[in-house]
Amino acid sequence: MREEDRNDIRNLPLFRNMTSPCFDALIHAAYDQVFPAQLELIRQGEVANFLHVVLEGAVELYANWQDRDTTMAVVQPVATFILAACMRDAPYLMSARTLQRSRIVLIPAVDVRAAFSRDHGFALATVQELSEGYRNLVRHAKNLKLRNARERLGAYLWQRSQDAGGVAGFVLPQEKRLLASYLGMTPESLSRAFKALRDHGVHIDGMRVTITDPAALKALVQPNTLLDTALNIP
Amino acid sequence: MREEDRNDIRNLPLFRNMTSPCFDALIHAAYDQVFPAQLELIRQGEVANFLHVVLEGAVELYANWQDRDTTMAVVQPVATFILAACMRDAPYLMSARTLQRSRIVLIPAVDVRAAFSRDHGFALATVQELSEGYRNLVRHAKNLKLRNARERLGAYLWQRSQDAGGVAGFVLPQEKRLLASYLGMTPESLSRAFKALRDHGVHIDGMRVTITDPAALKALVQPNTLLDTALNIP
DNA sequence: CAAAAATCTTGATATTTGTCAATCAATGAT
DNA sequence: ATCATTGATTGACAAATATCAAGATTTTTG
Repeated sequence: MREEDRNDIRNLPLFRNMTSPCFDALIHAAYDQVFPAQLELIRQGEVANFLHVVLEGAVELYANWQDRDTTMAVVQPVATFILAACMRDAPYLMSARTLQRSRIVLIPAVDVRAAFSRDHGFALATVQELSEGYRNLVRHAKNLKLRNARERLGAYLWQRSQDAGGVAGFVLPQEKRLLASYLGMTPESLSRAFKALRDHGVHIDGMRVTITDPAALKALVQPNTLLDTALNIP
Repeated sequence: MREEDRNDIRNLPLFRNMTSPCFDALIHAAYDQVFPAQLELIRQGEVANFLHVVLEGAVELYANWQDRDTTMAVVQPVATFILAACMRDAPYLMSARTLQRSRIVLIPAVDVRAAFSRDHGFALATVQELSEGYRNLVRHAKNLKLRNARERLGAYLWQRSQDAGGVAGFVLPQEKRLLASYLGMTPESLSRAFKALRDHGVHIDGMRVTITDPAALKALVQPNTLLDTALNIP
C-alpha cells in the first residue's frame, strides 16, 4: 500500500485514535486493490468478511427485492462502508458496486473485531461511527416519509450547495438515474421535479445546477439538521 | 427500584455482560419513574441526557417536520431507546411519547458513556446493539423504497404472525392509525390495503387478523430477512 | 469519426396514494 | 345508560407518482 493511502486511512475518524501497533496490525492484514467500474464488490445476503475503505473512485450501495432496485448510498473517498455488518458478523443487507474505477482497501472483519477489543480508542471511534451512521439513516427515513419527491430533491440540492460552501452553482456528482433511485423516485419523476423547482429558485442545465433564488429554495425545503445530513446548515 | 425491574434490566443483552460494580453504579445513578399515557418524554432537537429503558407500557418514537408527523417505531418492554443520541451526546432526532401508562428507567447519558469506557463487556454489547439498530433501519428504508403500501402491510402481518410462532390468528397490538403511520401511509390507505389483502389470504375483523391462506400471503410478500425487521414495531 | 448504446426528457396515460367529507363503531366520561 | 369523543371505514375526488412510448441528447465503442 502506498504511504499516502495509509495516511489517508490513518486520518479517518475511525482510525485516528488507534494506537500505532493496532493500526499497523490492521493495515498489515488488509488488501489494497483496484477495481474497474461497474464491478459488484458485495452481494446482499453474503456474510460480511471485510470492512471496505474507498480510497479513490466511488461505490454505490444498493438493495433489491424481486425485480426492483434502489440506491441506498454512494460512498466517496475517503470513507468506510458496511461497518455494522462486520461488527455483527452478519450478512450484508446491501450490495455494493463500483461506479468508477476505484481503489479499495479490504480489512478482514475478524481483525476489525479483534482491534475493537484490543484498542479502546478504536472502540470509541467505532461507536461514534455507528451512531452517526444510525442517525443518518434515521434522517434518510424521515426524509422519505415526511417529504414529497419535489421536496426531497430540493433538500438534496440545498444540501449539496451548502456542502460546497454555500455556492450557488455546482455540478451533480452522479448520474440522474442514480440520484432518482437514491431519492426514492423514477428518473422521469426526477426530471419533472427539476422542472417544478424552477418556480422555487433552481435552474438546471444538464448536470449543472444553479440556485438562482436561495431564499425561495430554502423556504420550500425548510432545511433542518434533524432531517438533512448536514455538514453546514445554518 | 424494584428488585424485579433491576433483574429485567440486567438481563437485557445490552447489560447482561457488564461487571456487577459497573452495572450497580449505572443503576444507582438512574431514575425509575412512572409516566401516564400520552406524555411526551422526549422532544426531537433536545440534547440527549438520558438513555431510556421501558419496563412496562409502551413508547412511540415519532418525528415531525412542518405540520407532518410519522411514527418511526414502538418500543415495548423490556428494551432501551435512543442509545445512538446518548453515545454521540447529540440532539435527539426523534420525539418519544408514552402510549400507555409506562414505567421507565432513565440512565444519565454521561454515566452510560463512562460505563462504555470502563467496562469492555458493555462496550461490546453497545456496538452490537447499535449495529443491529442500524441494520433494522436499513431494512425499514428498503421496505419503504422497494414495496408498495399493500406489500408493506402484508409483510408486516406476515412478520407479526411469525413472531407469534407462526400462528394464523392474532390481534393487532396498536391502533391502526399508528400502524399506518409506521408503514408510511394514511389510515384510509391502510383500510384499503386491508381490503386488498382479502385477495391474498388475509381476513380482518376489527383488531383481529386471521391469515386464511398463508401461501397466498407469502407469495405476495416474499418475506426476506434482508428486508423484514424482526420486532421493530411489536 | 460514425454507429451504437445509454441516459435524459417529454407527452400521454394509468396506477397509487392522499384528501375531504360523511358515517359508523368503539370507547370513555358524566 | 347516555352523550361526547375518538378512531375506523367508505365514497368521491384530487394529487402525486409510475409506466409506457417516443424523441432528443450524451456517452461509449468500434
